[in-house]
Amino acid sequence: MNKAEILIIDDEVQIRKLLEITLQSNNYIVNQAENAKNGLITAENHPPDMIILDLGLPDEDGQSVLQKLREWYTNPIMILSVKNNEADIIRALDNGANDYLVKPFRTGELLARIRSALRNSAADDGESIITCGEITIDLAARTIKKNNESIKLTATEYKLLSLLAKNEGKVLMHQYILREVWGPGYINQSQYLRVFIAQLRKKIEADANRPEYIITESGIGYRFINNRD
Amino acid sequence: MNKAEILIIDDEVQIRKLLEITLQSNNYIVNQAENAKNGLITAENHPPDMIILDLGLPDEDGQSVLQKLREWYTNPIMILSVKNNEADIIRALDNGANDYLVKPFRTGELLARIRSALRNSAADDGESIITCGEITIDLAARTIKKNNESIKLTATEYKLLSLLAKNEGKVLMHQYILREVWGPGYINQSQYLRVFIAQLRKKIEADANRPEYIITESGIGYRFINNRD
DNA sequence: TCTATTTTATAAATCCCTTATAAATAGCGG
DNA sequence: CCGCTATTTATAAGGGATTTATAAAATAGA
Repeated sequence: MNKAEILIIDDEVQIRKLLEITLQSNNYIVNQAENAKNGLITAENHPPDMIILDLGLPDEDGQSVLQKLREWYTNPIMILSVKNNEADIIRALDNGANDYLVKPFRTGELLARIRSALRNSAADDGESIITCGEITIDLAARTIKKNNESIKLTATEYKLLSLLAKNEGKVLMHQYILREVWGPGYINQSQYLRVFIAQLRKKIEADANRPEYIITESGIGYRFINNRD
Repeated sequence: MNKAEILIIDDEVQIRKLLEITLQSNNYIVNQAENAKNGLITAENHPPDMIILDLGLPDEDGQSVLQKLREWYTNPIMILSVKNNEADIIRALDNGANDYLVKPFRTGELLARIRSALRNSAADDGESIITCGEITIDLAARTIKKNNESIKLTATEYKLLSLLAKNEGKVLMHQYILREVWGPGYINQSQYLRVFIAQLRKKIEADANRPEYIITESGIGYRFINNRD
């Protein structure tokens, strides 16, 4: 993930300042709110990747803010609080907090706990989908669709198509493709490549004689193009 | 999730006993290991839903155990340690720990942090009820129904099916499935997987020869699909 | 003891490579 | 520019190796 955004909801200005400096110098984008009302509004208007919430807000009980956030907000919420009694900690965690840190806190530990929380929630965001005209390649799911109909490709066909699609518009030389798909020992087996290109075209092209996606660059290699947009 | 399994890796027998009683009375299934070696073996042979790891083990550094676990283990790991210095805490969190609690700990807080950690790892998996065509999987109740008729699955069959269903649409590689269901020592036992896939198909597919749910991706793995909507 | 898992054995399916041949393209001399 | 040849590309089809499916027996575990 690139530059995670963190929202700080805390009424103490010096804490906000400290957090802002610490987090910004660690490459996070920081937003701030000084009370519950603004915190909830800011979170809704521009949902951050993580929220750091103080329990002792002036206008509303922090536990209640936490509950309201958790009605819709699924990213990590870390509680920062001066309260160190077990009941509050348990209540906050059971209200959906991911972590609870007692003030005063150690900056390094806070940062490590933030990294841990973000690391955990980052897993799902790894979508990488390539779309070219009617063709959609979902690299995470390892599936190919044409007009929302899934197309079944063999392992080698998939490797080849995803390599071409990842380099959309670029001419890839025979030797390069052979090395990437079959391995460095196969750079002279151009016939493999022709056979598999033909198979791919049969599966994804409307008319294999007039290919719209996989273009032959005679003597050089192949090129995957998107002529729809 | 009902009856989550937690593995405790700690050399102090009184801590293990205390945790065992506390966790069992809170409806968790508890496994124990008294050193790093046995902990790693137990985790591999029977991957738990969560691991509680003491950093001060007699036979190996806890941070090293943590790193080894994180090479394959994706569920929560909570560190329990007498060490309260920031460097150890940061190192553990950056090595992949989800939480770090200093001994002596408050039992209620520990339980709340366990609930929080398990809640999070369950949230990644999405809904607790998965519906695909005629098949309904209730992850909380650990039951499978087909057209409202409940289907009896063994523990391994259930693990395998729920793993596939949680990743509906995604191709899961043999090695990944084997690691998640059987443990990392089994990544080459593809035959186990074939046997259990066949058993599952016999139970949930109308015609095992033309599977509608569990699709074979030859040379790669398997994929669970929902072709009804 | 009984059930679930692992192992073994074998049939079936699938995929990759190979070969053969046709088609397209490039090169070149006139 | 044309026509010829050489090179490159396209595509079908089959053999053989690998991968997968399935039953059934052996083992382990509760």
